[in-house]
Amino acid sequence: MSAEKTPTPPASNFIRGIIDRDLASNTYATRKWAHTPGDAAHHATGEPDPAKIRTRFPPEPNGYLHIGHAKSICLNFGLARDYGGVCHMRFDDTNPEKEEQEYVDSITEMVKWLGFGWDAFGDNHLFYASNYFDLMYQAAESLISTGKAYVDEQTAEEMRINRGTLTEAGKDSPYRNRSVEDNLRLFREMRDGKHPDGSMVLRAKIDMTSPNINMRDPAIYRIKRAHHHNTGDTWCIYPMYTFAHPIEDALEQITHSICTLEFEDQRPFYDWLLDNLAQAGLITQPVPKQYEFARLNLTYVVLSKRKLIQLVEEKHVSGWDDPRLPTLAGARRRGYTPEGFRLFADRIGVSKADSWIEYTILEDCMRETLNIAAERRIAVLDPIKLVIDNYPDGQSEDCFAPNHPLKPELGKRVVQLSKTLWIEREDFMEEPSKGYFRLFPGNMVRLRYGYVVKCTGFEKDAAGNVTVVHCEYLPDTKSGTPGSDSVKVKGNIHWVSAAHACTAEIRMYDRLFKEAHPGSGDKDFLADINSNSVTTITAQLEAGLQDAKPAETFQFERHGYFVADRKDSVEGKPVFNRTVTLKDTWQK
RNA sequence: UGGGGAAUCGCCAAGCUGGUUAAGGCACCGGAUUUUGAUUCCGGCAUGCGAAGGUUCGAAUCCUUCUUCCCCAGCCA
Repeated sequence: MSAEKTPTPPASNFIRGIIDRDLASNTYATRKWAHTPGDAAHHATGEPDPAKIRTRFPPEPNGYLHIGHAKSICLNFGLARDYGGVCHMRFDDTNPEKEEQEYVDSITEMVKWLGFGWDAFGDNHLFYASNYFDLMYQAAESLISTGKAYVDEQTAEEMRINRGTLTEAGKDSPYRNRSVEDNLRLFREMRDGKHPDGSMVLRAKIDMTSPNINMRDPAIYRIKRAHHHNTGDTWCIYPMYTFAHPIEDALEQITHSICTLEFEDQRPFYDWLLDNLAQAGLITQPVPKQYEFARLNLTYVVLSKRKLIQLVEEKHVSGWDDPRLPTLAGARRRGYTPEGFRLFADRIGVSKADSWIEYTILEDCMRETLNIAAERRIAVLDPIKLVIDNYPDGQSEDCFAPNHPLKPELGKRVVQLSKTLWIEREDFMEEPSKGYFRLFPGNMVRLRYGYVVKCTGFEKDAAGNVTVVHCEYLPDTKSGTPGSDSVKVKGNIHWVSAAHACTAEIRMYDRLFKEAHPGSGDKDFLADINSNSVTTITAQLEAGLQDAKPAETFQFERHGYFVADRKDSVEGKPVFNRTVTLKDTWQK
């Protein structure tokens, strides 16, 4: 019997099933790759594609990435990694009105942060849909010349009316039967700026009576005079997503084009378009195929772009990287880890069933990765004084605390013990509740990495609040010395020497919404905002924490994981964010 | 009420070309270890697969009917 652990294989899901079958049947084995995206003629000059599969992550650069995108990123890049393929980073920038360079930069930064890249097989696979505008234009002319597209001069309103309804067939446009020559001339005039915005569109000519509304002659090109972040003012016509996306996939030789469920109804058009373009010899076969999976829903969180924008613009949060926001920028600032997100993606799986993932799953993934990564430190968050009455005044001594109990090689650090300490207010109870084994009159606990002490009394102020706890230490019980554990105690509390401690601002974050499904029913999601989602405190920390570097992560023992804020923290004057608490199974 | 999808343990999710006791994770409940009431470790956790019928020696897997939920009528993506 071998004790060796075999690495757990990636969880099976329907997409892996499809890829397994495609690989087994050599569906994509004949593909060629010419090192850059292009049409059939271009790729014909290439070599056999070294990538077994090609996937892509194709965000529109019109906003910031959030946790839902992380699922898609881990899926697409993870599949490429596991199958010896490559995942293309592609900006789907076909609508100049909504897209900005700022978003492009932020998106690439976050995908890299998650641990993925697009350099593979000697090529850099960062692409922009807007770089294909010429080829898309050619594809449109090709469609026109085979009678598969026409220029429609109906108004948007007329088009809407003639599209029919979910239960009634649509009606043909009066412009539907123009000659190929007229369509070509008109389309070129559209391109050349001879017609005003909105005056006409190019439409695919399919079937106005189709039960699938997406097949009722969808618009594929519109006139829009707007400055494009990449192509400037070169174009005044822009392709629609419906038309552009399949072509982008084909030009990039994508094998598995994975998107979310709401695009299922568009798949017939995806196939229709690519079949037509392949027959026309414009793109290579086999053509890409589209597969759809369920987008992420997370309890206690909103992920819709509209709601996120509202939270930022109405200043319910401090900005797109507010640590309470489910944006990746916010999560990073909160102290969430790339490893945690990848674990999360593996753990929640991929399927076509609409589902709600419990937020605690995400938190648990963060704990799990942070537990491995974060060094331990001591912090007293709600300080109250503990005086060791039998300890000499003015004396202090070294205590040795391991930096990481799971990694002895990380060594120990020195913390100073003295007569007056800060301890946690909740580590003392005047009258202990059932099962409480920390400090209370007469009880003994260990000062972690120090001595066992016995509680001898306490002081109260006029309002009845405990202000000082008194104790006496047992000199023979110092941690690390022979016989130190001759006295057995159950309680083990952390502390910092009042004379040596440094103070720091700590932001104690909690969930942004108090309801699992914010805005469920017909109420405004803003009504479910948790008004206590952040509390700022001043804590007493062990001296070394003074020099924490921005973005440095620690476990504050017995509390949780904390990160020095990447914006507001500076060495010498740290500011910490609480990332996530430790599990606490003590039933109070 | 047209079309497209989905329903397996509290939350996810394998399995679904029919065949031994329905994977796994999270949560939860026990117990062991522990100088973090953490971690780790062991054990427990669906005679049941939306419902009802049917086919079969045998069905979560095939057939029929039904129920519930999601998506689609942008010159957005």
